[in-house]
Amino acid sequence: MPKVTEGHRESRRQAILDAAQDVFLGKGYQLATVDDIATKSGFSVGALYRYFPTKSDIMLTLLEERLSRGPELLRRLTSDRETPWESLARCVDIFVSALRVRHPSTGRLLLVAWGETLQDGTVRQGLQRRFGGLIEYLASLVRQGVEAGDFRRDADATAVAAILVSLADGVTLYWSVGTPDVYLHDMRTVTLQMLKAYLKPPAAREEPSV
Amino acid sequence: MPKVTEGHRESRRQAILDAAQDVFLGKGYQLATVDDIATKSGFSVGALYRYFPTKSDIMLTLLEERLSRGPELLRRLTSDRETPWESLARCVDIFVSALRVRHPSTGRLLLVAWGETLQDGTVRQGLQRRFGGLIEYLASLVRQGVEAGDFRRDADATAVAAILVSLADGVTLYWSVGTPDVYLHDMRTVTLQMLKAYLKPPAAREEPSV
Amino acid sequence: MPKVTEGHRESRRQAILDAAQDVFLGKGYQLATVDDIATKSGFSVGALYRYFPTKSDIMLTLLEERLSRGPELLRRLTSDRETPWESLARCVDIFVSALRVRHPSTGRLLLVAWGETLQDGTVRQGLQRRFGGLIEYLASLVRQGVEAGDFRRDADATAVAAILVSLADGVTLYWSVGTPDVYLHDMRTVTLQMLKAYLKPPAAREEPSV
Amino acid sequence: MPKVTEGHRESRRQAILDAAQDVFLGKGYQLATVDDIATKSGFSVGALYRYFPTKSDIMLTLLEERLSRGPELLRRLTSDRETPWESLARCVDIFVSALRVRHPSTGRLLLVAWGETLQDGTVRQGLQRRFGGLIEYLASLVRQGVEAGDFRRDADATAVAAILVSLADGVTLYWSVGTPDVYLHDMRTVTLQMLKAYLKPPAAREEPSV
DNA sequence: TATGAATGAGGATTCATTCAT
DNA sequence: CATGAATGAATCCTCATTCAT
Repeated sequence: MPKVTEGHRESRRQAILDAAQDVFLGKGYQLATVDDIATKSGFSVGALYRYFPTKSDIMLTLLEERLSRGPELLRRLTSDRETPWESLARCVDIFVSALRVRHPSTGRLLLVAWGETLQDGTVRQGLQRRFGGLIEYLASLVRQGVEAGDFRRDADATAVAAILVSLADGVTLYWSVGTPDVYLHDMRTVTLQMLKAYLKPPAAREEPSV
Repeated sequence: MPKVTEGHRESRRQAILDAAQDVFLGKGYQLATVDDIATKSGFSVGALYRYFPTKSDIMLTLLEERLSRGPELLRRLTSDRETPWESLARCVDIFVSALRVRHPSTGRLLLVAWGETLQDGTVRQGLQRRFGGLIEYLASLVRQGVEAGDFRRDADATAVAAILVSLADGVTLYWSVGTPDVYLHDMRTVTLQMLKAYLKPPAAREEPSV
Repeated sequence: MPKVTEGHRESRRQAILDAAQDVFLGKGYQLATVDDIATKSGFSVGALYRYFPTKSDIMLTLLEERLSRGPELLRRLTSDRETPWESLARCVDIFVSALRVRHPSTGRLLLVAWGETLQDGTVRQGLQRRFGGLIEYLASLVRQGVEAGDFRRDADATAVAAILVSLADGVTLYWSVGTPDVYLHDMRTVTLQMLKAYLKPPAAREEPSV
Repeated sequence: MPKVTEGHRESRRQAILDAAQDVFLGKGYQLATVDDIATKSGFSVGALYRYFPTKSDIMLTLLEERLSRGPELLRRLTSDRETPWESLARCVDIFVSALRVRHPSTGRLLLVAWGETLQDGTVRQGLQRRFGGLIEYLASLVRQGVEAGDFRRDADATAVAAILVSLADGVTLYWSVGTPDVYLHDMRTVTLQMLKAYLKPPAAREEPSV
């Protein structure tokens, strides 16, 4: 029988992760010190080490728990009874609002993580998993639209999905160095226009690809 | 009256930058040590400091000289006597082939730089300048197309440009953790299709203006 | 709620200062390395930095705590119910015995500090404060003697004080490169004779005023 | 037959010494770099090493040639046909004006040298020689006065000389951290008064020493 | 179990000295 | 002879991790 309930332990673990996220976002992974995280979280350094074996594990956990969930999240937020097109459009909106309003820091965490990507195989795998998951889901939406006869028949589902995900992360980068909100809104509009123009061409006219 | 020719000095400077780029790509900025760069370049640590006052300056120079030039490069490679559409398509191709063939490491350097963005204002400015330059150029191409009656009249030049640049950087990210070449090629194709579908909608293509 | 008592911490701080004093005296400030001090004190380098933020601060603290207190010390050791002349004579004796017996190294520390004077404004201020304090106290003794009609009426209190302090420091210098004890004793005797001859000239001693 | 005349070589050597003195005074010995001296003197680093084998030798030479000469200098400036008292007073004046006007920097050089004293035996010896020489000369003046029946018969020549030299160097210290000129002048006056009061007591009255 | 003091390897930078040109 | 680029040992300081209390 543990002295503290498991729930209590978990909530302290999350408090550490919250503090760590703040600190990593503020100074980057390498420049953030364990002391910073301890101070921010209100724990002692020693205590931190009872929850995570190394500094690196804190970052890894953050990635695993807070970034890799993107795919499920999208899935949960969209797969109601919308048309594929509505779902796609919703994904774009979810992304934009997440960046702007809801979790602006999560987007930046991605960047910080990226710095580590080049060094750490585990981080890299976490990111690849996230990419794969997102793409797979978006591609499935496109395929649904094609099958429903709603999208052009020769639409390249995977490529479209990859473009959307890349665009999303590219925007995150761009945004992190200072894109104004106005751009963000216009980019959303034009992205949807381009997507629609490609997936749902005006008439029967099938353009030969470039 | 310098003992060594200016050209010689410059070539050694470039050798240091080359070594630094390699090392930064391999370990990231923070983890790369000045000793690493010295060893890789074949110079002594002391010699390095005759060319760059601090480690940070090496990175900054790399950014300035090897990333910030993107805008000029595109301009030089495209603005012949092509139509705006051809130029835009060319930009996409230049980017893809640069990523794949010509300077695979330069793309990744961008990522490493980004890690520093969050800490270092100077780096951030360098990146903003690069973003601004690229967007401005691409937007000007779109505007030319609009003026020439070749693109839809209500095309949002800036948003399109921002999307292309973000997409490019997102792809770079994506690619750096392992996008296969096949994806890259398909993404290029679909990107151009989407772009065309948006800029040159079937209807607009028949009657250029009123 | 500190883990260790404040007293314990202070004693370790003093141990570091002791070690530092030894090392500074042995090699001078610039040549003394932080490692030297660590080794001498039995602490690790890292531990040192928990007590003093920089090497320079160790020296500054030494100055502040072990040199700047000269004025108070003199004041405490003399101002009983002696005549001003007795107090002055006592100061000279205190100085001589301090140099010879009690804190021979403190005197030399002064010299090392001086070397830094030329570079470091903070050290300079510490020394000026010490000078000022000593002179002020000695001058007050002289003024008391004048007011009591014990010393010549036109005695220049400040100049006398400055001379005594300068002499003391000059002797410290001299002594640090090897004045034998015998000189020291003779200098004390003659200094007092000169002082008396000046302050209490034969004529003045007969009719205190008018 | 050397390419350059010996005189030319010597003048360049002196130029280096001048530059070195400036630099040492400005930053202290340890903080002064060979590059600083090279730059200041207009020579290349390599050239410097053709005149002095090490940085330390430059300082040593400075001491030997510019500080050790004090004794001869005093001798030359005073030993005319003055009375011993006039000569002593002249020494005091020479010192004061040297400090204030003529070679203010030489005095400070002494201080810088002292920092090294603690490390370097050669420097220490140079300083001891200087002390010895000055004391010997001043003591001889006192003895002449005694023999001439001009000074009190029991005057302690060596102690008086040591006091004067110590005072002089102490004043140099004091002055180097910021004694105003006014003090300097008053100290000179009082020093002479004390000296006279001791050496030439008003009447036959022989005071018993303290 | 929690604390935070201590450890010490590691990193950026400097600078006296050498030596190829 | 002169130059000044190159060398690399040495220095100050940081911080992830451990462990006595």
